[in-house]
Amino acid sequence: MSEKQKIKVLVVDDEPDIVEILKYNLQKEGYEVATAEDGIKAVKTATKFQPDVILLDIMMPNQDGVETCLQIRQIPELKNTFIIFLTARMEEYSEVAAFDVGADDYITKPIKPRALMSRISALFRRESKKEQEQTQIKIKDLTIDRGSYTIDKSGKTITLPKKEFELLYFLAKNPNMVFGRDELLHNIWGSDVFVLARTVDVHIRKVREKIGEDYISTVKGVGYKFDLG
Amino acid sequence: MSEKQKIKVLVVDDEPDIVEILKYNLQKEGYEVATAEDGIKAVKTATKFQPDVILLDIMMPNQDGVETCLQIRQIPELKNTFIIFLTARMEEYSEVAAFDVGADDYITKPIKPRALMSRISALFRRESKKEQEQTQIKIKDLTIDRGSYTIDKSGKTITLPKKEFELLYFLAKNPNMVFGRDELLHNIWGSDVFVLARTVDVHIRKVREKIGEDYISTVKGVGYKFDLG
DNA sequence: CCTTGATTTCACGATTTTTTTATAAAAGTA
DNA sequence: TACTTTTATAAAAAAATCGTGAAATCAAGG
Repeated sequence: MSEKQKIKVLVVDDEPDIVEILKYNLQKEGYEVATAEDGIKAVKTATKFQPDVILLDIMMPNQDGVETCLQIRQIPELKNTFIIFLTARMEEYSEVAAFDVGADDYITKPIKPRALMSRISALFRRESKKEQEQTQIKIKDLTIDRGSYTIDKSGKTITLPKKEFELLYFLAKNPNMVFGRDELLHNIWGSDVFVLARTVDVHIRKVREKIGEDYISTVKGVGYKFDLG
Repeated sequence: MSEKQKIKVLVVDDEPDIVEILKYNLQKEGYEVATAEDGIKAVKTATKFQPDVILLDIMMPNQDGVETCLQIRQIPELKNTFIIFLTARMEEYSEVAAFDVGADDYITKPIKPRALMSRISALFRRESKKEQEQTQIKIKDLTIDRGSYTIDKSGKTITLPKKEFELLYFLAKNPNMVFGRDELLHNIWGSDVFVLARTVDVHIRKVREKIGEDYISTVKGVGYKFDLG
């Protein structure tokens, strides 16, 4: 799952009301949502949709959550998918059973949307700053620091807005490599955003204005690259 | 604790769900597990069970974790037992308080089993426990003192309410590092509190009002950071 | 129960960032 | 050179984000 890509959530519940509430809240938070109304459909949808998280009701017609969970865990592509059980209190399956079949977490109904949202986003939060990917790139006379969102150019500190910073960071991370505009959009803006490719030009220009002309070069007809040498 | 023998863990929490999750995961990792649902029972069980590690919820009916910890520390046979506090949010009892009563570590809920397991096994790897918690941060012209919840700014003493203090303390502890609102909420408010991300803004403003504008800077679209010179 | 202060929510406007649009300049091609 | 294509630049439009004041809620202490 790339940084910019929406996190995909599959909601599985036979209660249309609950599905709708969850779907609405998840979409509002920027998640991409798919739904299924029973276990059998859930497996089918999960295979196609490749969700990052599955919210799985335990009590369902046709095929219950536990059995569904087991089946999903068989699918190699969904090995790293988080499965969260939704369960009413005192339902017949104990929590232990839930974990036995490979659930990662479970939440008891009634569901409080705010709580659920924060629980899900916690799943994808960086564990700690320390074990984070390297945050500093030193290239030429620039030090590009993702931790503080600043550029240090031989002593001077330059601050860039988010998009400009990420553009420079991305190019600097892959020096001497040419990226087309679409490629840059996809990697920095994300795959589901619709902006014109010309937008990249404007950002490039702003970055050049701020750090100087000697770093990013244009390859006509192809794209841009961070220039070494 | 001997090499061959299973490491014994006592889990103390009033939430049966949490007890079950922990128990399940610990047993899977090969630990021997006992449980207790409140502080009083915990002391009793600990005496009999002689655990090597105690996972101790702070908030409990009857007798809270801090008091329980104190009592356990009185028992000579349990002098070498590791005690790990489980706490929902940082604020409940400051870390300092926890370490003061003899805790060896603490983790915030929600508990991520994998992280907990590695933390436990780490306890037995390193003998040197209790890495001392610093209680004072000196940064720029500020002295931020956790013990008294005050800031000293070149002679003047400023007192901040808890949340504002924690916020400043956290940022100052990680200077120059940008934290998103969610990240700050998670680290300062805790993971089981659901407040809007914009709440952070208001607290930031209050801190700025009180200590001045030259410390915390905004990175638009990203978050806040404590700014070094 | 009342008061006070802390915390959280809300709404609006100001500001900045991001995107679009239009035009000029540059580069490539025949 | 004339023509086409592509990029740079400037300026306008749109969108997002943040700061602020104020109200609402919550908590602690008297």
